[in-house]
Amino acid sequence: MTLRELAVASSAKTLETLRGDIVRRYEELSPRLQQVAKYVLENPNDMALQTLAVIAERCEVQPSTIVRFAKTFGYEGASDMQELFKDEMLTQAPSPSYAERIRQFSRRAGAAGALAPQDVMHEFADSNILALEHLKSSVRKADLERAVEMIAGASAVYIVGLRRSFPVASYLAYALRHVDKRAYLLDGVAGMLAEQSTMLTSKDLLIAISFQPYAAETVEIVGSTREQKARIIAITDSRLSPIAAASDLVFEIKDAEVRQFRSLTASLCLAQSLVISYAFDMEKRGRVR
Amino acid sequence: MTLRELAVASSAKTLETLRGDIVRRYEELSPRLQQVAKYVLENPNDMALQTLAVIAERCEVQPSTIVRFAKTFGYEGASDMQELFKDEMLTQAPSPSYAERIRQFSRRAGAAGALAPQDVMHEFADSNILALEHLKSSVRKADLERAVEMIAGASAVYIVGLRRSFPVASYLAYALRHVDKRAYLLDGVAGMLAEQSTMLTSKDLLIAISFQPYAAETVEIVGSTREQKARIIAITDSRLSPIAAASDLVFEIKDAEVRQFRSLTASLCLAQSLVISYAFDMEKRGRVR
DNA sequence: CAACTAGTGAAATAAAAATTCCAGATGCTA
DNA sequence: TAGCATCTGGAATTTTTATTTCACTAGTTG
Repeated sequence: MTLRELAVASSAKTLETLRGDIVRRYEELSPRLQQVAKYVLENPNDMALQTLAVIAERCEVQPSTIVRFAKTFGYEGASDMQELFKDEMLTQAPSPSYAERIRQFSRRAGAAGALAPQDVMHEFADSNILALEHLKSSVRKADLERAVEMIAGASAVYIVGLRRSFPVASYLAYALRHVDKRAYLLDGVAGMLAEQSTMLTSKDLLIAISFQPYAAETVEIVGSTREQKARIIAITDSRLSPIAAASDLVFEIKDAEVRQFRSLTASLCLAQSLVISYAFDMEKRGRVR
Repeated sequence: MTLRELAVASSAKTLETLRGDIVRRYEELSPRLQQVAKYVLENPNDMALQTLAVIAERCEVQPSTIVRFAKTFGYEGASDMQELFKDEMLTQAPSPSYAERIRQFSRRAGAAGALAPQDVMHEFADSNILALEHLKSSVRKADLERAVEMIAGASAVYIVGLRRSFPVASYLAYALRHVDKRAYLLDGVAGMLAEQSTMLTSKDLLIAISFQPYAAETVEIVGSTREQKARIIAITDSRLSPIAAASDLVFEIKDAEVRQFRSLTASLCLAQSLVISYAFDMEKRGRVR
């Protein structure tokens, strides 16, 4: 079947349908056309604003290929297809000024009324950004370095985080394994949490993650780990948290909170940073050795 | 004094300064040129996207007048001035090149040799912030609303996300349960992933989360779910991802990436927003009833 | 392995767009 | 009101941009 034959009778009339068409037919496109497809999906703005020659260059393709692509999807030519992208830009361009956006923001912050999903998302994104800014300024350099040392010095890392903290814990376990650190997630599958935690020895490290309301099991594990003389890093929301007292190192993380719902962004960012820093550290030592 | 003489030696280099120039010199412009000035100030988008002929017609002026206008403000020609408007659009439009920026950001910071943990953390925080900004501008209102509807309409929500995506999946399951939505996490404990997924019926919703390299199991589950006629929401990194094609709704999320390590911030923020929006929606319906 | 087919790059051509030019209109000054 | 300077519309020209064509490559089928 030739590409020409593939051409659909009528071209998509909105960007959304075009996107759908492209995705649906992606597999059957020729390699060059796939290149274009990818670029089109990821850089709609360029399609609207640039000339064919420029787009072609960025796709690493000939201009004629772009024309072929357009025809494949039922357009007269590339210009015809570009119209669509221009329209899209015009209709959704943030032409209304910043002032308007600010007003929307304050309105949403104030009234507790019904919020559109988009408003909710913006609110979340904004407060997560705040939380990250706070993280940057509140975590101490020395603490980070010490944490990396502790990870490097441990023969294995055990991680516990239940309920709300579970995503952070699972991320940590996953990431540590990826940088070749032995990491075990105490996940309590089959109610074996206590049993899982008895495996810790004095050469191991426990990373415990817990936020209000602190899960009793996590607190318990921190306690018993203490007795086994293993080292403990706590990621929690207060120095007064029940897991803080028994820990060797405490990261106090203030995560974003929007109407009761706390976020995990800052905690995850910290987790990520620890893992990567550890990886760098290993790399450095490896080279030195 | 002729218009030619009025021309300033050097053209404005940003839209903002050009705007200033236009306003300042408005009075001394000839009537036709004032017409153009007015239009330019009020329809910057057209300046970026339309041809001279179109703009001229909308100003009720000859194309040559637009050229004169551009020259009056020190540009080579109208095309030269249009560049400025296009640039403006690219930088402040919800540009998918944010994805590119996020990647570049990390590359830049990565160039310097061994980084201290704190530097790593700052780098992560900053690129997560970028990713969140991108999220805000790239996710479409209508998609969010549709997602909420789909969640509300489902008799149960199944969630699959393995490996790197697992934290997001587990968070979603946790959060949905907290707002009293029946949610099941397909976690593959005891190798029962396929068995777990056979439980889906046509009244259910599957939320699948997968990023490159796409976990084969997730792709498989999406496929079999499709056959069972359940609805599917995909959270993934490209419209061309193997789970996108079979999905009813696709969220394309560009998360931060620092040296191979991708973050989950944006995905989590989206997950959060969906859950809370759903909760609000329920609340609203409840009140109406 | 010859004959065909689809896909591709590059050059040729066509189309469209931008720019320049000029003749006439307008309004001002002497 | 004659003379001058500026402005303006529209046609002519130039430049840029899009499209078509064609020859070559690679892969497939009989």
